[in-house]
Amino acid sequence: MDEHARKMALYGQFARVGKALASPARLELLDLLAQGERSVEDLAAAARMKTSNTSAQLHTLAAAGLVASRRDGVRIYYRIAGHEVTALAGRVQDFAAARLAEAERAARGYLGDVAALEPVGQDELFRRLGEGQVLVLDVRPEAEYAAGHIPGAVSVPHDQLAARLAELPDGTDIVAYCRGRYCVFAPDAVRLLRAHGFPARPLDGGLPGWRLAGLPVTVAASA
Amino acid sequence: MDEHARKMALYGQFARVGKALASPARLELLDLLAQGERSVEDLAAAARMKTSNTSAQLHTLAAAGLVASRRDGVRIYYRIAGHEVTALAGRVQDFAAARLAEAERAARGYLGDVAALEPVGQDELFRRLGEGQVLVLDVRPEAEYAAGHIPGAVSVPHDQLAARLAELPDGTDIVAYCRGRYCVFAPDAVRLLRAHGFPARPLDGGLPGWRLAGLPVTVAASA
DNA sequence: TGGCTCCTCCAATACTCTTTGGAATATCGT
DNA sequence: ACGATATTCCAAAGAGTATTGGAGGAGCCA
Repeated sequence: MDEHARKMALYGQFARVGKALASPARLELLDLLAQGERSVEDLAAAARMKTSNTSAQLHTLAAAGLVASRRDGVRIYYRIAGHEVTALAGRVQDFAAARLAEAERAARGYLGDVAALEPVGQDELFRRLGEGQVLVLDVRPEAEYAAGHIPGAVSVPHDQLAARLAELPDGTDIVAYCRGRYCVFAPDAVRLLRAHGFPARPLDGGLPGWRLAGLPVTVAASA
Repeated sequence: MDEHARKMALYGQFARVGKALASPARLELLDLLAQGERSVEDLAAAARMKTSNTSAQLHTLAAAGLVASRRDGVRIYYRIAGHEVTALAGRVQDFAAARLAEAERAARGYLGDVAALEPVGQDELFRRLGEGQVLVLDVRPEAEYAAGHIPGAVSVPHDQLAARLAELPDGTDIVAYCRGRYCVFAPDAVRLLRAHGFPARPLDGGLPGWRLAGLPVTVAASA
């Protein structure tokens, strides 16, 4: 094996990671896994994919070292292999949104104009949390809240928010967060809240961003 | 277009960037472009690829927003679209090398044991540069030196080093750098220098790493 | 204009990847 | 051991990608 062949072998290895990030389905799975570990079937349902396909994609991700799995009885739980993975996938997404006009348009088409909702930065929210003047709403599905959430946050899954507006205190500032910068739940929730007169803003970066900033996360005591 | 379709469209856009990073050939081109802008033919020769294929791969990279080009007379020069691109590609490579045993093995097979050569950090070199106690050797091809190099560095292309050992001062500490963390030139140069009794170490991260650290770069006055 | 060089485009081939449905496997509870 | 459930494995069809050689286009220089 000559030097050139060795170099190609090395770049071939690098490309394994790139390839893992090269499919919409896998990027979505990574975003879901960034919320916490989940079983194959659960992921398949959340991503609207067939179980067999989900399994195959998860194997691809695992082969590239992006996710790991453990077996618990009859089911297999996959998880992100480390925070760098969330960071890496996030960078790919941010890069696309920032540099590709078409991606920016797709983001706007899906999320609406998020900047207009004045997202709250992680540090700002952390500061205000200490002062206790803000209600933090976790609008992700309940299972994701249970897998880890911002200390003091209240779980109101996005599909229940409209029915539970009466529970919310008047006049308190509300910050809603969800799965990340490209998740609709929080922006939609904020728009709904504002339409009903609540002073609400989304958290920038969702729970994964909060985690990556090194801020504390509460995990529900295991049942 | 319903919400799910919009979401898929967004992830599809994200995947464009992943796809661009999914080929060994393209990752190598990005590493070459991280040294400075280059023409298609030049890149093709450096990567040992056919011009037509190089052109196609560059178009793929351009479509993903990773590189840009300009025409100068009969030739077209491609360049990295921004520092984030170098950072992104570097992260993919570092991730692979750190997390995939096979990639680590490929890196070791191509570069040898670089850690054993005790790479110098960027900050450390910058400090010692100010003190003037170190000879910095740029062992990349001359054209890359001309496109930008560490202030005060001397150009001694790797393939000329053996013949030019006599030019080097005795006793002075030498730091050699090249294209980056996965380039052979500097490690090979350091081994050669040490074999001839020179106290040499490689710079970690090569010129791209130096640039990303925000340290100064000298560009040769254009001819 | 004609000839030269560099690059892009095109068409064809050979791969590789994605996705699906169904069969096979593993584990659990009875 | 058996049935139920979750996951993986497999084969096949279809889509997409890589690579090549050669034709075509664009700019330069005489």
